[in-house]
Amino acid sequence: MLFKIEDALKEISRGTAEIIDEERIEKLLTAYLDNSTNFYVKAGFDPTAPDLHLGHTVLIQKLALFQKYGGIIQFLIGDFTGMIGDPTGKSETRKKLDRDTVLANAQSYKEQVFKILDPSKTEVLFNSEWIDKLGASGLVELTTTFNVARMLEREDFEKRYKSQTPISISEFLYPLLQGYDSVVLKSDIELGGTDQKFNLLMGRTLQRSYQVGKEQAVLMMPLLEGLDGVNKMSKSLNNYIGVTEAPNTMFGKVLSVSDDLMWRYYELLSTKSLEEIAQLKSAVEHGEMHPKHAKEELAMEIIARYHDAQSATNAKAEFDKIHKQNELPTDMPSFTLEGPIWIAKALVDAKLESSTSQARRDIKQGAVKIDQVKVEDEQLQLQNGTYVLQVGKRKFASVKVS
RNA sequence: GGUGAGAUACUCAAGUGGCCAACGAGGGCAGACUGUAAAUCUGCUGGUUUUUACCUUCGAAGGUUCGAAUCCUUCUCUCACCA
Repeated sequence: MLFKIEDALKEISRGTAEIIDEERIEKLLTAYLDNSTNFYVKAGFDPTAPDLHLGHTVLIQKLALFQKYGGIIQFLIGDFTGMIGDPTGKSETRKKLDRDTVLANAQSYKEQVFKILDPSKTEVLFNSEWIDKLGASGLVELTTTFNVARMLEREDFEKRYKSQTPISISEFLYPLLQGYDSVVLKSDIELGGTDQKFNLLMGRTLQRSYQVGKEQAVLMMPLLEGLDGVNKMSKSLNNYIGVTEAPNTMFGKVLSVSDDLMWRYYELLSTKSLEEIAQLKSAVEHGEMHPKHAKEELAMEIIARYHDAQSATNAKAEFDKIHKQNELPTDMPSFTLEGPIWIAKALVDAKLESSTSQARRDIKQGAVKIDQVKVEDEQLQLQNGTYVLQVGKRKFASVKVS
């Protein structure tokens, strides 16, 4: 395929936080353009969390871009390093997952990731494969390539060291092993979040120490903020949009993002060009376009990517129906309960509330509706029949009492 | 190994014998206003239809007491200083 190196580089650098050794990337692109020589792009993933969300896709979309320009993706599942736990997060030693779980997770990864990546240009790898073989002597050898002072240069370690927070020796192994992966895989480029900088650079260092004959370029993507706009998107903070979520859910979640954050999402998630986005932003700022419309457009784009265009249209229609026209959603979870039943109990059984105490509180506050009518009596008994229960603006359930 | 300090609800953090389901802040949920945006205001934020009550919870297990998050004993973990 033909392309301009300059354009390709520009596209690659979009949204990146930092690129180290851009020249090398340029060389790789040139080699592909001239001789169709492929190169390897590595990215590591946690074996425990196969539920990808948009935060992950920022990186994966960038990987997909490399595929366009000759990159073969080394999709590395860190089933060994996963048991150490990256010190960036809360350092808890995790259990090594058994083989079946790892394989199942890998399968789940594939299903999700191949919505973006081209499977024919992707290798799915597990680092336990070579790290298990390393053995004690190999491990010791690996540790001799680095010293503690340099290890403490890592921001996270430095902070903890200075503040006297304990650092486990095993945590030092994490960056080393991640770097060693690059040695084994002979990666040309490694992608990761900005929080991975130290680990990513370790790949370069170790490739030098082990005389791999190349030093990987490093491309860092910023961490996408979650729905709250403050913390990074993560499942544990429940501020994420999962790629497998239903279109309606996705639409709602994107719409609930703040206006400021929307532009961030545009930059990192949309396939629109930066010029188009700038135009959109200007239109919103000058009052020519309602910010909500810009947000809807973004939501549609995202849904179309993980589902399809029709689902996106439907999701928007459904959303309007509920929120603009104040009608009930077409699909909602339904339950059959034995009646007569106390309203608070019914809400709990329909999974709308976590406890009857919570249900009572919400009833008191006027947050609960039956068939769109506010419930005033918290002692209300539901007689036989079919009802639509609602808590707040977003939680619905259809209940049949019999 | 020695000495000292600490462990409270999602998080931070008060409380040092009864007025404690436990101040306050953040977060979260809900209501008003909106565009399910932001900002703002308000309420709620352990459980249970005995709901001006009852049950469980203040690192764990015992004990003292009419009564303990608060006192005592042992244990676990964390931190600081010393070696």
